Amino acid sequence: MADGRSASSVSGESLLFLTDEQLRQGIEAMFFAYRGFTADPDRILDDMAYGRAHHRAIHFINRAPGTTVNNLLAILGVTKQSLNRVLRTLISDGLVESRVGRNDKRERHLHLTEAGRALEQTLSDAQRTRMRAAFRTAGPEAVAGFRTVLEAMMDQEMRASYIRLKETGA
Amino acid sequence: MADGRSASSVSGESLLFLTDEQLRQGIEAMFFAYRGFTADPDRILDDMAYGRAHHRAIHFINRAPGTTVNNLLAILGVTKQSLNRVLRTLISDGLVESRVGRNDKRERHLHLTEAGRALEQTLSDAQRTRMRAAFRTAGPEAVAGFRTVLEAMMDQEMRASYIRLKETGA
DNA sequence: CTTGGAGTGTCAACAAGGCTGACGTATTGT
DNA sequence: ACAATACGTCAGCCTTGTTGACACTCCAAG
Repeated sequence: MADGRSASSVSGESLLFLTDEQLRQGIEAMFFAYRGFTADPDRILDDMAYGRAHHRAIHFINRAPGTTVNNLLAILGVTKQSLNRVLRTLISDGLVESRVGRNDKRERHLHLTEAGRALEQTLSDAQRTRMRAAFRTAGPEAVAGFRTVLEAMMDQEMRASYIRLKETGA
Repeated sequence: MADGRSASSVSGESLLFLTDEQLRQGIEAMFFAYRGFTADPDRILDDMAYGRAHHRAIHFINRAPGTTVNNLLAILGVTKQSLNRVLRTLISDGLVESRVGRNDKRERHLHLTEAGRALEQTLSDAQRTRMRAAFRTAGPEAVAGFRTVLEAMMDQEMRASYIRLKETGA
């Protein structure tokens, strides 16, 4: 906390963006924006028997097909019991397929079915539409800043997961 | 869906930051970052009998002292029953004070007590520490972009609340 | 071959914190 | 006088998180 002190007085650049008031505005921005961020898929899910937890599972299974339950657990940061409840309904509803591992048959590899991919598409379309509008309004430089700050805000392991996914997808 | 493609060919400025892959990374960044965002206060609250809902109430009561229940309801976006449950414990634990309105005696104006302010300080210190570290790492331009994107991502009414608070605090 | 441990699934019980609906009580404004 | 507003509360439901306990399958080491 006291380490940035020396650097701050060095140059002429003001560190006014680090005042408590600025930080509080950042906090409130996160709070309000996250509500918007989840609002659209939530609306869709309410019409079904699903919730946000189902969305998250579907998203990351789609993103990393064949992932194991344990891996998904780590990414989502919940207990296996909690995930299992969600997974069970998704599997029995035919949206997710659980395949026994070839090398290690204890593992279950998760894949979306055709129906699962369809739902994923619907949900992420809704979410991307909002994100796209926000990105377009803000412009490329703002988006770069947005990503930089968010990345710096993550926990260590979360950042690792995030980067792993990022590199996989690119 | 396919519109991010077609728009990309329009002008000389590349719209590569609007590809589905970029949007998806933005979505995942929000997901992981929000976890970090709430992690520190959550840890503190776990040791008490409180949860994230209490934190939110305390935050906004501190931010807008004397606010009415209805107003708080609108900001938090929950039902009065849900808020009341939280408020009841905070009041009976002596962290929040509910004063009958002078002009309109139906209204209750909410204030933090000394103990309430102390807890608020503890919680927001934890949250601001992380936010400050992230801001400092990212730099002022990134922070500006961060805020711009988040603001564009909010719902209409949320943005109104956000801006109202912003102007009040400044 | 036996056995320990890892990965997984499942049951039970519980809590936080959302929600709806209904009702009661002041208080205020028409 | 009456309707509307602001608030509190009871009751009940849902999702999604938690712990704890236990069983099963399979792999690998002894």
